[in-house]
Amino acid sequence: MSSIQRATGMQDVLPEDWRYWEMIIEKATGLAHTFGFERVEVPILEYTNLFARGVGKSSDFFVQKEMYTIEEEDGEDVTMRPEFTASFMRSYIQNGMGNWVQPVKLYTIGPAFRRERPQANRFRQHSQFNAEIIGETDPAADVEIMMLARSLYHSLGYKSLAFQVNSTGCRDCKPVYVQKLRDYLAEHEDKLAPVDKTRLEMNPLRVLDSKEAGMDALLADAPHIVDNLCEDCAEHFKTLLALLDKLEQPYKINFRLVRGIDYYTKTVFEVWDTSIGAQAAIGGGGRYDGLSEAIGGPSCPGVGCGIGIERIVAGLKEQGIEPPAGPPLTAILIHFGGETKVGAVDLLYQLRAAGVQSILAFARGKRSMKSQMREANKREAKFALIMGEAEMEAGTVMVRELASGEQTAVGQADVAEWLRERA
RNA sequence: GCGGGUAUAGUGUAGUGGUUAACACGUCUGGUUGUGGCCCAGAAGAUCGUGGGUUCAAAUCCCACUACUCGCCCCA
Repeated sequence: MSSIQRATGMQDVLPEDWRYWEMIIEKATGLAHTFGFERVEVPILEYTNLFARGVGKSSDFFVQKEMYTIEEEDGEDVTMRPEFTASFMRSYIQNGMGNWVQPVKLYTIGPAFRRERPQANRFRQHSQFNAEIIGETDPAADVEIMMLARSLYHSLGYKSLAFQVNSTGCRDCKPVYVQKLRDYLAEHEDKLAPVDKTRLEMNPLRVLDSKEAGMDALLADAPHIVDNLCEDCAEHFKTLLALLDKLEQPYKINFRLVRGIDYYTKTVFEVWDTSIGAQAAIGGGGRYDGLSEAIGGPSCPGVGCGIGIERIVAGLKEQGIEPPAGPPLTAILIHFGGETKVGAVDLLYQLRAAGVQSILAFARGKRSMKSQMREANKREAKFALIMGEAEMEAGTVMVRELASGEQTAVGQADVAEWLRERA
């Protein structure tokens, strides 16, 4: 425990993997821009109250103590965000975004924290791309979010994608439906697994996504929420599907797709990777028209999605999708003998000042030229700049192109320009 | 919180009771005077996860703990 080791559920992203992150972030920010979303940063720490009200005290975050909460001595109580949406809404309200041109379309990329038991591609700190449209009820906004999510996966190289969609109703029709579902399940309580009996008590909607044996058959005959929506919600859902049809987006209505929290309303969706051997949700989102009021703000609709970066990285690796290779290191300076160090370091900073990517092969006292050349090779530098005593005297540098082995002497004052032309 | 698996140098592994724990890759250095990749030579690097126990003797058998990992739950 006291050993040098990362904390449970944490990850180091090393350069080899960062290439994937960089690619994902570039695609995500590019698409967000294309879609007209603007980047924001919201804090990692928020008052615990925000999540208590925004995510709900009955949620697993609270019930299972999955949040990282810091109780400070002065009585302040802050929590590391377990998700983003509540922060977005808080920011929207606090910064008076209700007075901006509506709707407000924002996105961010950053870490969130949940104190769970780590599993494959599930960490206590995970990063996600999060996009939200706040202040708009139009189902076309729901579609924008869905299309943004799908486009991201698509642009990264996911071939087979499909949506699963559902509506969870609103504060008017959801409770009515929940009661119907509860009644139905109560009738068949003898067929429910112990976990589902608990869910039936706590949150009947959760029974819908139960993976217990025999639930398929039992739930097939259960009341479905899409048949129990109020007029407004039904119209919203109908329009959403019509838009998806027009855009030729494959989707499947999944009546078991739910959000157990009251503030979530209407649209719920997940993006599925439908390629062989990968039947799984890779991202999702939904509408939360009740959230603002839940955290003490004015009535304000919103819809958003969250997309886990780590899972995309894992997915890309599984599919054998590689980030494009970065450009090779431009130059490595090799120096040996006499007073060459001073000249080499001087040249190094001249090159850098000129914007030429360059590193120094450290000589460590009496390290041989051969050893430094080996380093140049291992670092896959394009050019080795060789500075021995002869070059120092002549005011030149021997520039060797590693791939071809060709080399020429270049005046020290001209090296930067020479390299810029060829790098 | 509940189950299963694993734990030997930086990485991947070998080693199922008996001398200085092996191999590969990687790292570092050198291979005659200033030139990389291949090759050759050498070096560094492991209290065999931690702590107990059994035994004349433990990396090896037993127990506990811890960590990691895979599932459950929930999610990204």
